[in-house]
Amino acid sequence: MRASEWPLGETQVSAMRRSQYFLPTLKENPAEAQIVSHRLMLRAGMIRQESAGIYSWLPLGFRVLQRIEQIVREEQDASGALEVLMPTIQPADLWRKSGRYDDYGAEMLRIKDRHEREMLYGPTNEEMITEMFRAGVKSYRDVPRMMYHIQWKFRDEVRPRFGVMRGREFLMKDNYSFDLDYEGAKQSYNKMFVAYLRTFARMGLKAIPMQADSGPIGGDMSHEFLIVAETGESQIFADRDFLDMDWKDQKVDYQDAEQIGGIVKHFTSRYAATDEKHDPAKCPLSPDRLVEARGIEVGHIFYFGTKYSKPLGCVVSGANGEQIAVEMGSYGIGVSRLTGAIIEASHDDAGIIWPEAVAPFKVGLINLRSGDAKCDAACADIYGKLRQAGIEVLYDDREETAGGKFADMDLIGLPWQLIVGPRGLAAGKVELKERRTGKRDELSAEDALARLGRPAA
RNA sequence: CGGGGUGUAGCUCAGCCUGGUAGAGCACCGGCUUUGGGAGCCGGGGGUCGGAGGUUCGAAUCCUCUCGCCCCGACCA
Repeated sequence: MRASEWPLGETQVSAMRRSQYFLPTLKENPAEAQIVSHRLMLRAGMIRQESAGIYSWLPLGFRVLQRIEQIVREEQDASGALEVLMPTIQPADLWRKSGRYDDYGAEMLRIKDRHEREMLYGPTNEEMITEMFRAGVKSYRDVPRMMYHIQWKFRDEVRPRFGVMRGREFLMKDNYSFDLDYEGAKQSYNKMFVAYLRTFARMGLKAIPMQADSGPIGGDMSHEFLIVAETGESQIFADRDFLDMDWKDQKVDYQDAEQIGGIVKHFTSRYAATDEKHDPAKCPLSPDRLVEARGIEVGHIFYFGTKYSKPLGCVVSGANGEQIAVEMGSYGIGVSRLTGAIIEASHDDAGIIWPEAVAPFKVGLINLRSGDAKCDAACADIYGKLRQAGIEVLYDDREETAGGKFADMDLIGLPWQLIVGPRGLAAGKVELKERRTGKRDELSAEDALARLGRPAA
């Protein structure tokens, strides 16, 4: 698609001819990849390893990453958090103030600039955001606030593995809350708790919040969010309620502390534990309520009080003129990790099965006989109509054998395949195949377009 | 960071033990035939054998050093 095909000011819909795309798929499994998501991401031409734990994102993979990022962004915004962007490179001095420069150890990538100033590639941003907030606020009227960014981080893992699931360079959403007191901090925490449930549900995932070690602060305000995936790293035991929750029609009002608190209470009062903490003898759930699953951690939220605000002098004046160190919490989602985690949760032997919300394209249009005038014309017509209808489509117009196109399309996992071949066309039909179920329907092109135009089920 | 493995064409790998100047399948290019689940035949292009040093008349192969990558463990969004 050329930009000049579009009048100025008109929204461009992503439609792509495979013959114009950069999608280097592999028939065989690369030897370096061990787990299924890593193998499939390499085979589907989504990523390319540049160094241990460091990846380039190719066009298809980058589209998915951006989809995920956008869902995370929208749910953060909905909760009232404000998006900012902090740099990847930070000065060492900032971390000396909090005492973490020495504590962080070899995981922190330390570098020097041309003036021999010590810098680092940020593994996280508590210090920087605290400084940013401190410099911009003075009064208790300036809280509460939540600020987040979606930025690349670097942790020099001893042993990166599992592809983007545990890279050294990774894309993360980290949000930070600033409140006047514990009660306020708890409300911010609750908002994020709910935002996380919504975020993962929107991506078609089952997420289970599990109480996590909260470190030196103590208390119960630390949860890890694990999404359910057969090949997950952790064994989990949890109440059915987590898997039965349905957010489709649920409206959330983040200003309604009672409603938000109610949702949090509903889930935090349910049982969930990893195999390390699960004791069958003490499990409060009846067998029919207990589900066993495997999970992958994709988010972590926690409250840490004044751990950074005190050493960094992040204080506001209270109503009576007193100086109050702000109460903080931080809330992370591993955005690049989610790309792999979603594949772990949604694939079969043939390849990836994208949930529609994060799919790089909604439809794969397969021309079974490129070069055949009727097939070419029918496909060109359908391609144009899909684009006009605002339905994102990848059109495989290459001169490949049918089997190759089918296998490739299954591999990259677009939710729908629209198959056009001479046999069907002779009967005035095309075939619509749902990737997830494998269900196929023969119908007219018009009916197929109408079906695809409907919102996701 | 401990333990193990590996590095030969874009991908998967053989060749190494026993030194003689590099191969297969897939992918790619051209031609013909095919065409509804990774096609067939013919022809073709492509490799500093990770790098450096050494032994030797001769090194992908033997020796030394070095770098990269992978796996198990400890650690982790």
